[in-house]
Amino acid sequence: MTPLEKTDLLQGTLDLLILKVVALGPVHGYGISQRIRQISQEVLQVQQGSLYPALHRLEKRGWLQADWGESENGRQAKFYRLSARGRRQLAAEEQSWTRLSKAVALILQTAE
Amino acid sequence: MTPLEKTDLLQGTLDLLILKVVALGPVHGYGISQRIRQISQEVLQVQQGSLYPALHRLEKRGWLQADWGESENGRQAKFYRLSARGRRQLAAEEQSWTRLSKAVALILQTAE
DNA sequence: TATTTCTCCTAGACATTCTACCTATACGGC
DNA sequence: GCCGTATAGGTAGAATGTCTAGGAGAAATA
Repeated sequence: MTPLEKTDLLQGTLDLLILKVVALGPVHGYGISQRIRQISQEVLQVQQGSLYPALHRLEKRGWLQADWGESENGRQAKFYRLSARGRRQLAAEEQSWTRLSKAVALILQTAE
Repeated sequence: MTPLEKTDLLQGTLDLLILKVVALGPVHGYGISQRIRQISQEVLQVQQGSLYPALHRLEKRGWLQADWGESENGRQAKFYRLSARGRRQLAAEEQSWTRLSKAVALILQTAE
């Protein structure tokens, strides 16, 4: 599918997307990007150069915890899961997203 | 109202918001920020340090045209209006926003 | 054996928004 | 007449986040 934007994501939503996907259960980084693509029906594509720095960022902030393990295919992979603080952060970001996206919708709904 | 985010806006949506507000009729910069705040019910706050560079950017890209005139209060103000290209750009950005925000909503709707 | 897929990673460029400033004029209250 | 606030324009530099473009190794597939 051809991109409509300069970027494949809305800036600022990547943390939210990652936290939400990880909340569904432990996943490794590569799996996170796949799930985001699948669930969004191929609309959202997280580039690896965005994904891994974001994961490290979230881990450093204490929202994710990581352990090395074995993937479904028997390969080494780093599995992420939500910390308690990450769960709170997710809730806050969900609320924030809802609030902001509703506000944008208000502007877009103004009759011409 | 206290901010929920580090930023008052979703990054990448400012151009869209500006184009949409200008599409309602010629406005000066200061008026644009006020309308965005009002229509969004005080949720979206465009800082002046974001607004004016954005206006110059949009003008440079040929999406807005500006003329000096007199504001409602008899002051000098720069009034912006949409060019034909700006109208096309607005349509594209509206579509893009809808597409991306729906995709994010899909992710957020995944049951826990 | 060659290629593709899976999995991790980094560096540097780029764009956008923010904070923090600056300027000037009109208006209201004192 | 003066002072503060609101209205109107602007810039510089920092902070942030995403992207492009690489690199690496191991496993599966052709």
